Amino acid sequence: MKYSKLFPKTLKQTPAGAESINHQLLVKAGFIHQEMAGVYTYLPLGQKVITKISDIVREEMNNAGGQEMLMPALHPGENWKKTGRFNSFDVLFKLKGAGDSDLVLGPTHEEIIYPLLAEYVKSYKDLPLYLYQIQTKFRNEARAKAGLLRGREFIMKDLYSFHTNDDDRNAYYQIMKEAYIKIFKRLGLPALVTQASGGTFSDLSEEFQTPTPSGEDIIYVCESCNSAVNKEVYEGSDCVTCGQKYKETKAIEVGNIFPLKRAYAETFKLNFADSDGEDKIVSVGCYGLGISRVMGTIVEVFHDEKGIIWPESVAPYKVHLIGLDLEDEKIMGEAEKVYKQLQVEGIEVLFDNRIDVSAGQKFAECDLIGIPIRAIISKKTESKLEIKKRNEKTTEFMSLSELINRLSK
RNA sequence: CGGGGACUAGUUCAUCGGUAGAACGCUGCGUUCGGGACGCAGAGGCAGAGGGUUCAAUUCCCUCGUCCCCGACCA
Repeated sequence: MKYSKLFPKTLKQTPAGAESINHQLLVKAGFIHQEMAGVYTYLPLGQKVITKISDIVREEMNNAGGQEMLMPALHPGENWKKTGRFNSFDVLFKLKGAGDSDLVLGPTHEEIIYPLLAEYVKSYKDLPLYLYQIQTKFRNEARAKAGLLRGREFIMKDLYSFHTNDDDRNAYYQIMKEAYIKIFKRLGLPALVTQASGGTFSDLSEEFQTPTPSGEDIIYVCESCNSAVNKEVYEGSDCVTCGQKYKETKAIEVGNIFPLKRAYAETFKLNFADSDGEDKIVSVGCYGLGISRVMGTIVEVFHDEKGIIWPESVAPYKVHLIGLDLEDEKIMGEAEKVYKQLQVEGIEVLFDNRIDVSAGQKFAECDLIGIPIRAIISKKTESKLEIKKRNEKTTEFMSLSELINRLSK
């Protein structure tokens, strides 16, 4: 991508109203644009990051046997009346459809997937099933806040697993938990597995919590064995696993996994004929992960006074190529060559090809956007590239083939 | 949903009773050219909406709306 064509350009000033770090930096650097409280446009750079995060999650869900599908954002109100949540779910967006029918904007998808499965699953031979989607959710939060951390419209991955019995469900729960641990490792985002309450819906749950001062949850972390519990289920002052003292920390909930109670399966008659011929109720697990919240959390955790520092796996581009002295046709020609060659090698590159912009401005914008590797071509670099990593201070000179070599490892 | 703060140019902010000004950004010209350069010229505003007080309201008062923060909420 040539920077001269990229929509939009970065901002020099922080917009009024953007208080949290992720909001400020993501808006300034041109990743998102706020439309109203808790609702954002993902601009081209932001959309690239969302896609990278989604792809990592998708791969791990597929590895765990998940089948991706896409359920509607618009739900029949009737389904929500059946579960009683049409009135009890207090952040539910409700609207009227044709013929004065009640509709709901989906904040979660039990009301869709249970009846869907009830229609198709008839036999133990149809189970187990692991179905997921990456989809936009709507929750009418009393107070949207903190940029992407708490929106009214947000992107979430939700997987629902369906089993013939609780033991099978619990075994799969462990597989999902491992998949989540792997996902956060690949995202480069620290996340602690935290014991939490299950709400009205589950007896227990586990959250994935990223410790950071901007978090709105309070968790207790054992400094000795690294196990953690949410404040909401906290009892006593010692670690339940190893007996050491807990330390209180703020954290952002980036994922939540839990076995579901039987109530919804009963409501929607989600049952099947088991191998013994007996009619049984399906056992269900639910596994959520906030895609857009992860994006905001990464910025909260990885930034400095100059801008964002993306982990390599989710950065919008691998290399930020800066051309200086581009009014010199020879240097422009070389820079174009490097740009094309990187693309041929499959290395995603953002090429700042602007002629009428000062070096200082290009550096400032580069640091703000936060791509992992900065490569400079100028009259100083001769046939080499000047390479600097976003998270390091030192620069080194290397040839294009050396850089390609290093990146392909 | 309770409490607090803020709405003036595309953006960030000044003016705080006499119908608006800067910086950044944008356009043109010139000078610069390794850390968001500089000069000159130019375009760009019914001051969130409505009502009141006043000879006169961006400015004071009220209502509403929107955004941000603290709290409650987060099944």
